[in-house]
Amino acid sequence: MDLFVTFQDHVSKIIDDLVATGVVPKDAARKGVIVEPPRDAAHGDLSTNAAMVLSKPAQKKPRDLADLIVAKLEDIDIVHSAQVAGPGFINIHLEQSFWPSIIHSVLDDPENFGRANIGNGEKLNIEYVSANPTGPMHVGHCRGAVFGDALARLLEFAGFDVTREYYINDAGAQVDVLAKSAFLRYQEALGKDIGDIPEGYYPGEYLIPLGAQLQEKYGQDLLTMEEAEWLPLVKKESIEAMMALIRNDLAALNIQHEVFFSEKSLHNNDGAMIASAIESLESGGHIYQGRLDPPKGKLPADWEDREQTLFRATDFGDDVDRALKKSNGSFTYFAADIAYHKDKYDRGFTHQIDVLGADHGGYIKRLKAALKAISDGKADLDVKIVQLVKLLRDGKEVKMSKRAGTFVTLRDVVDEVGVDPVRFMMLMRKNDAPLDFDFAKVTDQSKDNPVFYVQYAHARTHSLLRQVQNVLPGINSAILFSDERVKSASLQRLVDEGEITIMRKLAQYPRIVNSAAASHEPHRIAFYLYELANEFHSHWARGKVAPQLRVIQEDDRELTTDRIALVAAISATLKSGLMILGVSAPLEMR
RNA sequence: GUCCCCGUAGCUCAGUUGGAUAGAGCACCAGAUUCCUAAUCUGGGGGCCAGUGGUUCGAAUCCACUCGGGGACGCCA
Repeated sequence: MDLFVTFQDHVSKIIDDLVATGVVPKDAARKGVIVEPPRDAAHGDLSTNAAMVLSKPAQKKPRDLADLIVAKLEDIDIVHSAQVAGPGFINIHLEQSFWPSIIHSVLDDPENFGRANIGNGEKLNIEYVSANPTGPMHVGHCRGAVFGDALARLLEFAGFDVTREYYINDAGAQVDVLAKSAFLRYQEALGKDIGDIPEGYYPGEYLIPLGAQLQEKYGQDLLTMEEAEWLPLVKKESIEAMMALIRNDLAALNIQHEVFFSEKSLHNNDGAMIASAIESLESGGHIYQGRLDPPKGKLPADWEDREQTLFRATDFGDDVDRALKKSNGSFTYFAADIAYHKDKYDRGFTHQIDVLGADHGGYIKRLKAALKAISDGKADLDVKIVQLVKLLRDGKEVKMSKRAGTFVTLRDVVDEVGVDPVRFMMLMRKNDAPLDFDFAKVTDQSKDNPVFYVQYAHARTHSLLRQVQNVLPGINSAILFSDERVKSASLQRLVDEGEITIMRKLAQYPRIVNSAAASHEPHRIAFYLYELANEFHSHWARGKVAPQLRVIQEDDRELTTDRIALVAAISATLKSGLMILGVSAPLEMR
């Protein structure tokens, strides 16, 4: 149940009435009419701009129109009063007795409170991480991984049928380098002195076990083969080994993909899948043979002007048409990507999301253009760019360099600070804003660290749920929601300002989930949780000074029951939000 | 030269898709606990929302241009 949606309906019906009585013209645009929490809580519980939006079509002064709406709003039983304010806002105060119903809607089904249905069960594919399979993940990959995973959880909660997908870039030159590097380690494992790893090869020690593995599997055999013969064998082995590393790293972050899609598979059978994708574009008239202007800026050394196969991306909002074949006749990366997105569409994904690194910003338009063309406008694609993470230690930036050996792996970070802080911190920023990740702050166990602040609030709710046994024997959080005493609590004694503030906050959760999901911005959940935790901690502290505000009142079982129901609702909501972020909700922190 | 992202308190950032007097944390200053976990809370100062114009009842938010920072610009993925 979303209070704001409920009132959106109320207002909408009132406008219908005004249309029926001829006050508002039938064709008046009502798109802009919204019901939202006022910026200042003192103004009321809800506010709507209906009168201001409709004043022009109705040819009435906003405040006069507002008076008509106010009268009708006051007929609604949970409305205590409504006033016109400022230029024509309508502020609505609800009956105080309404708020406890929020607690009931949480406790009736705690795991589903706030669950939205904007997805309507439709299939959605989210592709994220997609790090090259050439080594373990480093911190740079971390943010995209966490962001993508949280977004996937959020969209699931919002009613989409979500598939998490990883695109393995196993077709390019980089995996050849990987295989050659592994081959060196293989020779090393056979006792050969390989000296320094040559320039252009991957020097990482993580390839040493792979060399040993190759030695075990092939013995001396590979040495007798030509490169053309051993390369595919070693490549296959290497990619599998690297993907195993990467899956392990992801598992350390609590991330699991359902589908791992191989780029190489698109190139099988002479690129049959890519060719057929291009064919279908061709039959739509989106392909032609032509020339492109040379790129601006630095001219590539090997630039040649030639006629080539081009996709008419400009028809779909891109800046230039895009090449699909390299001069050597093979397909471009983009051509393969078209085939990949077409494949996703063919698998039924009309909603697609790609999470990409900051350096891929220039790629967005052509991807969107391609999917639009290939799906005939039936599928939508959102490309989320995650900005760089700046790693700080003691306030100083940690420069990363593969050669200097100051290369920080994802595993290093997770081992040092733990999964929860890593995930939460990555989600405390909007995805397209740069992020400072300070080891000292992230491991700090104080209110300065939002992770602990929110988790501690959750732990505190459970502390209360444990303590209350003295007053209400037999209660525990696991069966709380079926406890008759809690279920039948009248909740009419939750009248303290602090308590009502918290109930108001709880009432906003569905709305936050909705907007976060609709805008693909999981960080909104993180901010909401911080605010809810803050309200709870504040209220708690008031009990220090005013013991009558404490939740547990030894001599008043009824009041304690009401308050424990509120605490349970807070607890469930915190847990729900943390679950969306993939962060644990501890029962105790000592 | 073109395109994308960004510019909000001293610092790090939110800003409910166009709403009322622009918020939070850090830092700074002043306080609170004989404790339902102080891993907490209360109060205070601090702003040309980069700039200029436009759209309208109303702009940090939308549009145009300018300045400043970052990124991308066939055959790297």
